[in-house]
Amino acid sequence: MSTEEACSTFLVRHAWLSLRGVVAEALVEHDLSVAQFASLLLLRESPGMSVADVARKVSTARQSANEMLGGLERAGLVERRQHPTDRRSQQIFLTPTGSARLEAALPTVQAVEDRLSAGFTESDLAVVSAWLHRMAGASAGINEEISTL
Amino acid sequence: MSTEEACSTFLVRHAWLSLRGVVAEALVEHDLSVAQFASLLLLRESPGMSVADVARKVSTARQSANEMLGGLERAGLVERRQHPTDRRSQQIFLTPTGSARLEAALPTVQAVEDRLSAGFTESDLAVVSAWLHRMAGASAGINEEISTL
DNA sequence: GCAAGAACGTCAGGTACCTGTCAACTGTCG
DNA sequence: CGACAGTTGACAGGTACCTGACGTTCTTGC
Repeated sequence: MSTEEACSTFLVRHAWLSLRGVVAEALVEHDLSVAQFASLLLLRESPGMSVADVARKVSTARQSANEMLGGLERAGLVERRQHPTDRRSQQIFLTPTGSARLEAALPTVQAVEDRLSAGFTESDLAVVSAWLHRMAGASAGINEEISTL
Repeated sequence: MSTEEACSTFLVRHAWLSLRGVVAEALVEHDLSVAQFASLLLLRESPGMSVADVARKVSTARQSANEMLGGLERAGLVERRQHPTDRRSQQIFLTPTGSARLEAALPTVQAVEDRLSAGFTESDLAVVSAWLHRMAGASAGINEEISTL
């Protein structure tokens, strides 16, 4: 409609802000921030990641990830162990408490997302996912484009 | 694929971060930040908006908008005038310089977006837009849901 | 006409995030 | 083996953004 919405970039931004708000609201009762929830989700799938691994996965700075993991550690949801061979890095694991917290929060978040996507068909959602993946890979594509110049 | 990407929220976040980076890179040659570009775009469509109007439109705090507009004003791209009747608010207008800057930057940004969306059909993009609009309206839908509780 | 409420721009303070940097450590290549 | 580039976690410093509050001005209901 409007000129600003013609730029899909800002539409994506509004969608992100809105989703973030909704998810954050759904997570307050579980005492988790959105970033923390994402990290727990990540650690469930790939236990033993390093701080740097987490930072790369969630697209944030190493330091930000470190601080956020510090919060999770202080809350007893996560624990850091020394890497068995690599003495500079540390492995991060979910504690039973953290795992339970995640399992409790996950359905809440997914319920919110499912409710929001209600009315869209499977193929619609597949198209959306493909487009979002394309956009998410855009910054990686920059390097490729630079090399072609 | 991965568990984290199963949550569309984080996929949207990555898309936004990536798009933001690409657009920011396209805007450096025009000496504009992404937020400034969005504001110029907004002001071209609706001249005479107040600071609070801009803040609402770009989903940011009044103060943030004020600071950013201050930058645009210092750069001579925008000018503030006293509102003719409402003495507490001020109207913001594009200067000729600002208008020219926007016209120069706009094709660059749209070229980037078009290139990224290449390969998607019109109907695909319509679905994506509809989904994003739905998500963007999610936070507005919260109130509605609260009222149903 | 006037009191109550809301909205405007602005100031102060805090939070979250990033960049830049460092020492320690790993892997690689001559 | 030993120099060297790359990586990891941590430290300081800076930036951008937000919340909360204020004085002023508009608007609404009585």
